[in-house]
Amino acid sequence: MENVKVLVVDDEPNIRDLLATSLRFAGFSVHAVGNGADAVHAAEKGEPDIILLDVMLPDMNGFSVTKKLRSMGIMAPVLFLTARDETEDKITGLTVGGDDYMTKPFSLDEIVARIHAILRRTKQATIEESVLEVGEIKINQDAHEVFVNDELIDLSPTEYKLLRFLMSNPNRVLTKAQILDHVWEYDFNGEMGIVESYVSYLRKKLDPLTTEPLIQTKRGVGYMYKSAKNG
Amino acid sequence: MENVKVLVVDDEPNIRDLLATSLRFAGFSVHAVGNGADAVHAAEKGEPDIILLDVMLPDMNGFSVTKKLRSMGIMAPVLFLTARDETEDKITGLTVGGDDYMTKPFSLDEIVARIHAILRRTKQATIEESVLEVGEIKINQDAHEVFVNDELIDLSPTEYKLLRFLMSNPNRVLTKAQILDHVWEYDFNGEMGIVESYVSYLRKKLDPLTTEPLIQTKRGVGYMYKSAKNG
DNA sequence: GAGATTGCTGTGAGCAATCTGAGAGCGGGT
DNA sequence: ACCCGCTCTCAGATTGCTCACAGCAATCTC
Repeated sequence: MENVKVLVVDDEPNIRDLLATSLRFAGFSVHAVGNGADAVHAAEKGEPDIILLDVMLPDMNGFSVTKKLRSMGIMAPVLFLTARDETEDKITGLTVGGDDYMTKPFSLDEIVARIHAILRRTKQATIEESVLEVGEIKINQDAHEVFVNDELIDLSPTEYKLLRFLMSNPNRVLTKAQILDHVWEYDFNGEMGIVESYVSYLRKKLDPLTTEPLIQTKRGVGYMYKSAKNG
Repeated sequence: MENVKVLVVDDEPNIRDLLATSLRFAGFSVHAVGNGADAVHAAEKGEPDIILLDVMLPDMNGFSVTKKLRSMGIMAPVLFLTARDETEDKITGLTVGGDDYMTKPFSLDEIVARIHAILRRTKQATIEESVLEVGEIKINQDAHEVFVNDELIDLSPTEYKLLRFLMSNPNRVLTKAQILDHVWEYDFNGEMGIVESYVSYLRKKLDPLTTEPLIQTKRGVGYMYKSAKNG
């Protein structure tokens, strides 16, 4: 994460701030703007490594913005943000080259993962690793495959995201609120009990194949993924 | 703790004073205000390193305050204070970035610990250490793990908090009243006998693994955590 | 040493946090 | 339309924590 520059473009201040804060904390250098014209301007000046672009902007749509950028020789990959109900063809038309898209509402962990994936595909230079291996579990993030002691297991999308988040913070207690904020979509508005349920699902799938339980409950605090080495 | 500036924002004078006094005593430089407008003003002038922000304020709520601050370029992490019963619905997004939240009533030691945790996460610059090691005992605060001579032991949340408080004041007698005030939630209204009980629990777990008893009773005064090497 | 004071710790009731199974609702695929 | 897997809720079971209390031990006072 050696000073990767991200340009965030979204007209909703809440979403923009959420993204900016969250990505800054994830180690990116972030510049955030609220409309297409500013985006073009900022991209020209700032030479971002990747652009997060809402397709619905007040002045111009994401497609026009991208076209404009490309015509100016700015080839940074774009991660489009679209509403769930955008038409399928509109979206597929956008995702050419190194580009990708995510539907709103998204989860913060997923955004970060997606950015890493795109950077991995575009600049081989960075030493971004697509395989996350901690303790007895190995995740291949390109293939979305999870191996427990080299045995492939099948996880639902949410189970996968939860495990990935736990594994990217090994030996550190994560509160249920933190897990909810990072793994679930930002508009999720249920109870934290859902985290308990999914931890339960994960344990049922993982524990039979491991030598010791990997997800520990820290009563009154949260959960922790324990990696074997050290302590 | 090299002159870290904390801005405390709470409209209840009791809580505000409690926090201010306690944080000053913990070595922070504190400025305290009672409403959102003053908070914005104070943050602008004072450039705090961290902000303790009650979400329920007379003029504006904590989120508006934060938004306002962020829009002004003030990026200091925020530790939100929320009532226990408004927890479930409104905490979404509070643990994103450097931010975190605590429910009222809280314990003072926990507030201090949380502030240190946040500073640790946000400014890697400062030499905030997540491992607290005094004498034969080592606490890993990220993992909430306690080692006695490198052997992992299991403590309940209250036992953990008590030990952490004792260890952060080594070679210094703490009265039962002080312990009660720092370790238990501020609205606790039981007897000081509870401190005796928990000291007893701790000793039962710690002493079998240490070369000498680490928690000393100063009859008529209080308790002292003794570290071998000076103090 | 006797009585008073202070501290220690086992017991147990009540409670809070967590786990988990069952099932409702939704949506995608056939 | 039907099936199937996934998400999420709910409630009962379970775990184990907190705290009060009471009797005992240690220490102090005279």
